[in-house]
Amino acid sequence: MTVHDVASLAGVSTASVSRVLSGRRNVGADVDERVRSAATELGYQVNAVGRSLRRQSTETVGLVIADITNLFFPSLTKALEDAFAHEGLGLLLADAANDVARERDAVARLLARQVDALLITPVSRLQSRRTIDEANQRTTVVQLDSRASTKAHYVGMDNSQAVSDVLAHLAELGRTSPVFIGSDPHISTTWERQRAFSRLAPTGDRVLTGDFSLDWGRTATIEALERWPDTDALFCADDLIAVGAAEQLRSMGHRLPSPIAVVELASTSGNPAVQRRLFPGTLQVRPSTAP
Amino acid sequence: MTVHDVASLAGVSTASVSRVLSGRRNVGADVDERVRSAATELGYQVNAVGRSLRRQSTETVGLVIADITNLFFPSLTKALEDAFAHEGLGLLLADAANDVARERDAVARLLARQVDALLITPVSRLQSRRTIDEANQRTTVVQLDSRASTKAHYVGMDNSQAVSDVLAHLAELGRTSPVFIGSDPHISTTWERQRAFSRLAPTGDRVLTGDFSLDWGRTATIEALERWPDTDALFCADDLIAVGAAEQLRSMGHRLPSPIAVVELASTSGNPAVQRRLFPGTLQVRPSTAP
DNA sequence: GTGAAAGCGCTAACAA
DNA sequence: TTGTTAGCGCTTTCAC
Repeated sequence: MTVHDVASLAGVSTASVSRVLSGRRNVGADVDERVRSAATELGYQVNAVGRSLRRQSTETVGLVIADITNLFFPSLTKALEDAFAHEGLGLLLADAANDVARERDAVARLLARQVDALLITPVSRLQSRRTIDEANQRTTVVQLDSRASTKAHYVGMDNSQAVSDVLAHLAELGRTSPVFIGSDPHISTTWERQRAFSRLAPTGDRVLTGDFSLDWGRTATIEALERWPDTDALFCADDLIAVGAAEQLRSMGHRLPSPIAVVELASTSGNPAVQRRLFPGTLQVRPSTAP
Repeated sequence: MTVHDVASLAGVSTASVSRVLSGRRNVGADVDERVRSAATELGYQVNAVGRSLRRQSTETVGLVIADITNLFFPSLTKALEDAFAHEGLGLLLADAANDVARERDAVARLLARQVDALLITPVSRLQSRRTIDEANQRTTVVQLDSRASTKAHYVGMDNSQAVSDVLAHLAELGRTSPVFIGSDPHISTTWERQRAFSRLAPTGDRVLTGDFSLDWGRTATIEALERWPDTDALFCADDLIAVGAAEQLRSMGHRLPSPIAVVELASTSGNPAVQRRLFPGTLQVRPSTAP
């Protein structure tokens, strides 16, 4: 089923079919009508591959997620898919499984498919840079949430400002002995937050670094309270850590947010169901963000 | 950067370039070598759009998810993405937002992109059928998790058998007064489980039906215990319901799985981190499954 | 406003 | 084994 079929049924040229069906102008009302009814009758739908080849544009965006199982993923994907579907853009998905080599592969595969743009949540602050810079030569690349290259675009929060805002908020509440529980410092987001914390917090040396996991959030909480008994707030680097910390505190009999507050910076307000699970009783702050 | 560039640099025809780069056989060692080095030198990568048009195959699979924010989604997507990446297949993602009309749109968009196969978790047991049957005329369609059409393929569990297994397990444990907490009966999975429960359970009339949400899991739990005080097990239709039920019981001071067990049927064993969050202390059964 | 024809990048028949 | 050539389905000059 091609433009030719529609053209012959409608008694016009393939050019006219294309003009009508791709919404280009300069088409007579008569031809327009004939083409449309022929297309409907045949159940014709344009072949996006042929169109892409000719137009040199696939109307498709590639998305490389550092780790699909990260809780951050569904809300991000949903927001993107919504926006893209609205624009008629396709979304080609790839997972880097937190591995730089797989990330490189995934990017290559998406580029081979001629995506019009590439969105990526970089796996590693340092090691993802080359992959991103190279991809950026071939198409538009946008880094999401965390940043590995200064050349490609970046959409995420101003971590330094956000940390400052949260610390100010804590101070207003009289909480002046926070501990920072970091996750994987390879991720720029965590790293930047940690640096800002060290620079700005009254207790800037109280920093624990581990990995991006719920368990580490729990372990770190125990360690924090042992090492610094006067702790009155846990500043968590991200979602999973905060969940772990909150759970640990609850299982120790604390009634959040007292006497120890749990704060974190979340890049998305995202999925309400997940959020509700994550933060029952947790202190929530909405910091200022940068474009 | 096309086959022509590589061909002229290597001093061979474009056909030879194609033969080498697409791994077809019957190529002399000399030509093979020259083409490969030329390709490397130019950083050439095949254009998948041209290839797709010629081969009439995109090496791409479409995935239509009923609702991305469903907790079921990440583990499913990860499993699929893993398998597809391994085979060099692309994954084109679309979200139906639990809406039949959007599902129809999403399917149409993916078909226009000439996906080689379409995977779908149908939104509605009844209303998704036409969409799926029509798509099935154009490409291979596989229904995942729940089934709306008998014509297209289906991968999921044998719900009836699974319910039977779980009830038998409960009986062995001396629990003979279960209540079924269903979610949206539009979804075939829920519906089939509910029917099996009604048929097989000693207390088959104890069924509550609501929607696919954590809140409903909580509400239903309260209602179940009020209406049937001798309840000794909550048979939840799916993940979210079970989470809600477990949370509600815990907040009522119960120490799961006693005195009231919470059971559910989960189609994926999936993401360990999510699973751990979902089922702390919950009774787990691994029922037999069908292909 | 409409049609004829070229060509996007690639691969597969066919010829040599 | 290698090259020549046609053509996948579409859009877009270019001519009328």
